[in-house]
Amino acid sequence: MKLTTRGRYAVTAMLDLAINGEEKPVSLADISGRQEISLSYLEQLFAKLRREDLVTSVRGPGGGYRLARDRTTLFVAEIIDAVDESVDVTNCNGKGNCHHGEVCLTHDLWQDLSDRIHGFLSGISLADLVDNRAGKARLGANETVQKLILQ
Amino acid sequence: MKLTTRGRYAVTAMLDLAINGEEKPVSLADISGRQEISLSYLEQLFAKLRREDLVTSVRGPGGGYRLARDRTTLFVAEIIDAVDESVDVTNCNGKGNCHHGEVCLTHDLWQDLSDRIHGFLSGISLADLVDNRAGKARLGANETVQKLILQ
DNA sequence: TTTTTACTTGAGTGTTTTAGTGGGTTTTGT
DNA sequence: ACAAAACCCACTAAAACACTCAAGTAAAAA
Repeated sequence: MKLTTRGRYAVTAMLDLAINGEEKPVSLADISGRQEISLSYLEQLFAKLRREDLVTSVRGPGGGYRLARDRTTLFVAEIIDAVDESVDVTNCNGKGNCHHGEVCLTHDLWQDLSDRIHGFLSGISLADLVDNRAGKARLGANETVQKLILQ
Repeated sequence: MKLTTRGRYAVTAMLDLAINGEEKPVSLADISGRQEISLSYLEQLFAKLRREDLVTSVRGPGGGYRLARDRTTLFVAEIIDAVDESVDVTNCNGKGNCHHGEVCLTHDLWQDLSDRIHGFLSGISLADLVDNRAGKARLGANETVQKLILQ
């Protein structure tokens, strides 16, 4: 499990899809404009997201990308895994031959933590993020989420 | 919140300290040998850990590092924060002036997620990691943790 | 006091990742 | 036919990462 800017971009872009892609597919150019991520970089990310069946694409004019599943069943961990290929976290590839055939203790402990983080992020869906934000940010009482979504 | 090998090294080293530093301070050379992290790199990491009062140092022969607090009150988030300086996650520095003065929606959502991850890791102590491993890894039924700890 | 040991600091370096360019080719709606 | 969009590929500048080297300073044992 890694957590870098690349993963952040991917989650951000997927959130944009979740919010703006209800009716018609969303073009990368739109996302690029709204989220200030370069178009070509988005292309790289979405190639991976598509390969993992997290989005579907529609070609031609008016085309773009859609979430492949309902936002309630698309989880943050999947998105990050899709774009940030995982690292070997144990240094001994789980063979336990770190020092003269001994098991490397703390490596296992870190693996444990890594699993916990992954499990945690596997429980957070895009819908969770979109819905739970009420009252969190700098929204005034009379401002609606819709108001902010409109570009 | 970032999650890189650097943070992993730091957590690994602190776990080593938690396990091997009960009686006397642990030298970086020892950690380097056990965890296969270069001495000079450890020096860089521990300079930061010391600056954030996560460890204390004992100089002179027989010296080394100790956890600054009890392992039950030393949390993973602190360790990662100490060595991985945080990234600006919002792109607009919280000023909300992303697009012609509008609030950047998904940035806030990501910030929300980032906060959740941080909160999650703030709840996991070194003691949690050391204690909870029983039955997790490749331990045979009759092997004790103590057996593995001894280098 | 001398010497060992260990922490401290800063500069430098090779590699990898990031983020982005630029050039194309399909596909498809109008 | 034309334009909009996905798709594909090779490349690259800059940053971050992981690490090394070297020359210190400080403490404590002898």
